[in-house]
Amino acid sequence: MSENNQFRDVFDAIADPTRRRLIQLLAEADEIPLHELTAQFQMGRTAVSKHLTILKDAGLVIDRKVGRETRFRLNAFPLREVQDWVAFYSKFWSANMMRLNQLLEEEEE
Amino acid sequence: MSENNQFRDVFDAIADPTRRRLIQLLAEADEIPLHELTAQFQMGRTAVSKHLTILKDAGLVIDRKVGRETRFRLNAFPLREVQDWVAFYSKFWSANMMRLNQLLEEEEE
DNA sequence: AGTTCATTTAAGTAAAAACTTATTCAGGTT
DNA sequence: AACCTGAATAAGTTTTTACTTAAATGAACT
Repeated sequence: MSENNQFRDVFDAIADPTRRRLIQLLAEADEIPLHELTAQFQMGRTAVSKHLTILKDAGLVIDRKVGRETRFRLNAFPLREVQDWVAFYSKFWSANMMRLNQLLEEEEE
Repeated sequence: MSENNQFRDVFDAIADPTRRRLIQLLAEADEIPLHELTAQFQMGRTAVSKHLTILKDAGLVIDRKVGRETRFRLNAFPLREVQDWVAFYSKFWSANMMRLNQLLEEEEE
């Protein structure tokens, strides 16, 4: 279950604000068809569809045909890579670290 | 201290693999001049410099001139925005959530 | 002063990204 | 069958990105 079907870099997929908003919308409801998602944006269906393909290539959404509509669902799991990455750097902005950096900078001058 | 000098979206800044590697290098040592950073890549000085400018515009690096060299230092703080963002979605891939989703999918079919 | 080293700025290129419109395809309705 | 609706595909446009090379600035060394 949940293989690494990532053709596309997750960091790249979430870089675009439109795609982050799509992720947010899909987190709110669990399954949304393209035409409903499109209604939330100013751009056309095709453009939204392409953003969803990018998210799909990053493994962040799963699509499924129901009748004539394509419904999209969030799969947040690949975001764990981002969380792991950013967690490593969190030590650089913790309260103690900030204080230490400040002291070192004062010393320098 | 630490104003929001972000001309550039942090998500955009970390989307590029070269820039993520720059962040990593800067996390290892605390201050590195451009020529030393450039040595770690195959591209030219100018290209690396431009990536650093993008990181600077996102508030992720601070530069400082020392003699004829420009030294760069990491400022990880803006990454907190990424951490906050991703933390919200972490509930969607926690063990319990994965189990629940699986059950719901089975029910559907 | 002249040269070398570190970097920036300017200018240009190639490829990718973010769209658009037009056309095709397929499901559902009448 | 004819028709509408939802979406995918094809093809083209514009903008941005990720570089490059060449020239300019500026500090340090001889």
